[in-house]
Order: sequence, then structure tokens, then C-alpha cells
Amino acid sequence: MKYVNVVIDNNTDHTDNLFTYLCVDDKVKVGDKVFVPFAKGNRIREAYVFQVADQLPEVIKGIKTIEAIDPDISLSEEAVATCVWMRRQYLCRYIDTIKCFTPAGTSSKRGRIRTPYKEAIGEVSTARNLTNEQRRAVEKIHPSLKEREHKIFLIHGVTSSGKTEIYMQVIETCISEGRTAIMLVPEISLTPQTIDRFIGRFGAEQIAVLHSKLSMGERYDEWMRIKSGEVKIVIGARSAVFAPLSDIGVIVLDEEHETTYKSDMTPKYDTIEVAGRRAKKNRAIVLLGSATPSLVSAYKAEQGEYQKILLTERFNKTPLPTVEIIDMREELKNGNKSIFSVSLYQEMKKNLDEKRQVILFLNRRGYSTFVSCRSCGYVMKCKECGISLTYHKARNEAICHFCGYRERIPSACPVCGGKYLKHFGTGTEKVEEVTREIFPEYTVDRLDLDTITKKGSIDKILNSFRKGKTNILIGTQLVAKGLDFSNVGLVGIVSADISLNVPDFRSTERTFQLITQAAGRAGRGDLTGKVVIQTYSPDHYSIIAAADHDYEAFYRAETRIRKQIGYPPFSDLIQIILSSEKEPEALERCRQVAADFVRNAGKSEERFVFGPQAAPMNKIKGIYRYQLLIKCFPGKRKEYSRILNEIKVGINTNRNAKYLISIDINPYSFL
DNA sequence: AGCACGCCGACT
DNA sequence: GTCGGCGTGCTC
Repeated sequence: MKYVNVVIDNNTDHTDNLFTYLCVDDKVKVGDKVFVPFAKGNRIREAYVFQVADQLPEVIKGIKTIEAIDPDISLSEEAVATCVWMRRQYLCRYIDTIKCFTPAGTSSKRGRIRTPYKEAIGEVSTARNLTNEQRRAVEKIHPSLKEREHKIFLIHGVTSSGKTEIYMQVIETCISEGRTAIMLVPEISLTPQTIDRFIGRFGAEQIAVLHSKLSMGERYDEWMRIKSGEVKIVIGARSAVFAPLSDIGVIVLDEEHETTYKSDMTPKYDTIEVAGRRAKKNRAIVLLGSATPSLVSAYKAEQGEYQKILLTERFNKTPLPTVEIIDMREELKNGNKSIFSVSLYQEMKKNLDEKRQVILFLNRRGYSTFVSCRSCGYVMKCKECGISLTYHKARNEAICHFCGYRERIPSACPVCGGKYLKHFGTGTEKVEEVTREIFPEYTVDRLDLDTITKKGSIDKILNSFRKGKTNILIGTQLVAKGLDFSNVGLVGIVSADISLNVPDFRSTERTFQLITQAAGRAGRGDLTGKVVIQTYSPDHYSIIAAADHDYEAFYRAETRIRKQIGYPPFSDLIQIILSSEKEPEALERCRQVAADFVRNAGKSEERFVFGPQAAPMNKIKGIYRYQLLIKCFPGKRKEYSRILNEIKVGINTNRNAKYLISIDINPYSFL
């Protein structure tokens, strides 16, 4: 006979606490999924055991007994501990965290046919010879792995420095010690080569690839394969950090700076933090790899919290590309109104003539930025979100890039009746059109969210570029994400200002990363590449540092500013959004939350609370949003979390509340 | 959330 | 009289 504390699978804050039951089966253990009678009707509900005890500290009236233990699903003790931690860390419910660790649905009826990646038979490959730098990196990592000493390594390696080979060697050692590994990538559909390499090296039998195309049944089956111990390596996007492996030895996060590692849905977790937590419990190591580490990670490495490993040489000794910054104001002065500067045009021509490929990078899809009336200045905006609609020429529609709302371009201005609705700004669609006009003899292709909607078209676009069938590839940040091409002579960054002018404190960091990553596509193989950056802010430090391949300079400049204004990595930024159908209600409730917070945290904390203000996305799908920002300085996290959680639970358990609260700690975007 | 209880109006 | 509206309280 045991007493157990369980979490009921009930999707509400009202029941977000532990309930004590009696269990006849002494074999019951922490992490077990059980079935219990609950509430007045004693309906049988699913629940998860979080604590087991032989005695009760005090008598509980009306204690009930567990009906049964689920023989299939259970969480490890480590997973349960991580759930408890996540609930506090991200202000969510127990059940939200449990859902991360358990598969939805049941086994696929079709009886475990195949793993979807089996046909992607990577060529069987063995360990490559390492460069001296790579060997030193592996030698620095191995002792911690072997001693079961929890450490986090930040591998800062220039593009093409062979980080993947380091991951593979460490994972190989890890597997040979009888432990398991998690390999996380920002976006699984963009990394087929990496997956092929892993499968070629380790064999499909001991690998599970978790990706968004898996059906519920397939996901469940893969979860079972992992849980059973058959699988030693799990590869996947951020949710794969919750893989039910036991005795994890290493967790790798490739391209650790990518924003996809931050979840924007409940629980709003940060994958790096969860990986760190799981690794610590498993006495495992974490490898964070990037050519452009996030400022937060670089700062932690500098503070000694992470072990820094620098890789300065590219794998085959290809020199870094030469970079030219073009001042577009000068182009305009000289009468060039084209989207291409003279320099970029000439470089394109030269590279194409010499049979090298060209990548044009522009971080905005569509044809132009906004549609506006020449006579009265009316701008087409999304009725639901209030942001400018983007003109898409191919469909002759204006589309909201936030909610997807679309409407046809009217023939006359709906306000003044004017006949001249013009579009301004430049998107990838327009770059494609202009490029085709200027270089009709070359094949042009485009890679952005609009061209990859059809299944398999990402691979199609990338393959035809890799094979050299496409001469010029135009794309958004999708083209900058670590793709391996060998014949690219030129990368043109059509407008570096787009990401720079986003109203978000991380816009300079994003700009530096985008330019550096895009530039890294140039000059692989044995040719030195060329990068042309077009901008109206040629003096901006993020652009200059990226052009100089000088991470350190960017880091120094940016940390100085962040420190001054008390932004991450010097604080955690807590974003609180109150939303309501009625705008005054959203504003008023926001005010009230601010007041509640200050009353509980103390008057002295008032200076760390900013707002209320209309959220950057003031209106989404007809719901008004007001936001509060709280700067949470080191040492305050626990207290702030406790207070904010109380406020949140208060709102969520109030039936009459006609408004919602959402709290995100260090959101990746303030838009 | 989800369910039961309970206190009011209105309806065969 | 009784059916059903939803405001209120509780869930080991």
C-alpha cells in the first residue's frame, strides 16, 4: 500500500496541483501514468504520479484509490523533476509540461511498418580525419563526457568549420559508453544532409528522427521505440529535447542562436535551458554550436558558465569571402533607382559569366512592403491585425504576413477614389522579377515561404540549385540556414536594413547573424567568395562587424548597449500581454496587473515595470492586446515568477474574466 | 474544465 | 407543482 501524489490530466488552472490517492500496487513509481476516479461523479481520468510515500504527514478526508496503472506510458524520474522545474520556470501548469514528455494519441494501427527516414539511406560514412582544431575541440569535450561531469560547451566556429563532424565524434563516443544522445536542429526540413550523414554513420536502426510530418500514430510508435531503448540517438527540432531516452550522455543544439529554439506556445520554454536541465540531471554534457552565437550564450561563455571552444579555420581552408558594403544613398544620388547597385550588378554579371552561382538574400517575401494611395496617402492594412498588407504581384493580392488575411487590390482608393494605388519597398518576388529582366539568359529560382508550400518543393528548389541547374537563387532567411553549396561565387544582400529596422531590441543581433550566415554561403569549395551588402546604414556597427567577420567587435559593442539599458543577457525580459475584445478592458487589466505586481514585489521594483502600452501587434484577429514589460535582474527570478504566477492563476480561475493573460519570459520576438 | 448543487422564474 | 436557467463551489 502506497500513498501517491498525482497530477490530473485536466486542462485548467483550477486543478493544477497534486492530489493524493491510495495505491494498492506497491510497484507504483514516480512517473507512472495512472487512472483515477476524480471529483463528484468519480469519472475515471488520466493522471501522472509525481510523488510516492509510505506514510501521510496528515490525514486526508475522503481519499480515493487508484484504479489502474498504465502498462505502456510512463515518465522517467528525471522527466518528472524537469516538469516540476518547467512549471515554475515558465509559469505554466504541470499538465502542460507533462504533454511535452508524453506522446499524444495511440499506436498507429498499421503496425509499425517503417521509420519514415529509412529510405533516405545516407551513404555509409565513417569518421573523417579531423583538422587540428577539430581534434582539440573533441579532446576538450571528451573528458567531461567520460567523467560524467555536467558541462555546457559553446562551440563558436566560423561557417564551414566542420562542427557537425565534432558532434558526430562526441556522439559516437557517447554511444560506445552505452549512453544515449539528442541532436537538435532548428528546422528539420532544412537539414536533410545532416540527417543523411547521421544515418550513414550510425545506421537507421538506432536513430529516431522526429519531425512535423509524422502522424500521431507514427509519433507514438517512435516514442515507444525510443522509450524501449532500441533507439540511441534522437534527431529533431526543439520538441525532441523531451525524447524519453534514459542515461543521456550528450545533448547537441546546432545553430543554437536560432529563434526556433524558443517555444511561443504554452509552455513557452527555452530549449537551451531545458537541455541544460535534463543534462544536469543525467550528468551529461551539452554542445551548443553556432557561427554566430546568441549574445546570451556568448556572455555566459565569457562568464565561465559555458566552456568556450573556438574554431577559426574553415574545414578545407577556404578563405572567408571578401565583403563590400554599398551605401545605397550614394547610388540614389548618382541616379541609380534600381534595387541593384552598380557594384552588385557587375559582380553578378562577372560571377555568372564565369559559371559560378549567385545567391540573393532579402529578408522579406512578397513583391513590395505596402500598398498606398498616391493622392491621399491611404495605406492598405489588415482589418484584424492593423499592420500593413504586403503586395503579392503574382496573385494581385495584398496579404497580411501575420494572420494570412488577404484581399484583392482594389482598382481605386477606397478612401478618396484615387486611381493610383502604388506599392513601395521591395520583397523577394520583385527581386525575382527584376533579376529575370536583367539576366534573361540565366535560370532564376526563388526560395521563401511562398514557394515552398507545395510538399517537397524545398528539396526540389535546393536540389536543382545544388546540381547547378539554377544560376541565381533568391531567398529569405531560408537560404541562409546552413545550406552546403559549393559553387556559389557571390552572395548579394539586397537590403540589410529590413532586419535592422525591426522595432525589437534584438534587431541588430539578428542583422549581424543574418549577414554572417548569408555571407557564409559564399566561396565554399576552393574558391574565395564575394559578398555585397546593400544598405542605407553603412556605418552601423552590426553591418561593419559582419563585413569584417568580426564577432568579437559586434559582441563588445552590443553588450555595452545591452548593459546600459539592462536588457538580456543582463536581465530576463518578461512580457505580459493582456488581451480582450474590448480595447479599454485590455488596457485597464494591464494597468491592474502592473499595480498588483508592484504591490507584491515592492515599490522599489516599480522602475523595472514598463507599460502598459499597446502591444506591437496591437490587434490580432480582432482581439486587442496591451503589454507590460518587466526587467528581471539576476536574483529576482524566483520572486517575480511566484508573484506573476499568482496573478495569472487568479485571472485564469476567475470565471467572469473577459480577458486573457499571457506571460512569456524572454520571448524571441516582441512583435 | 467539468460536474453537482441550489436558488429563482415560467410553464403544462 | 416541476423543469431548466446559470451563478457558485469543489475536485485527494
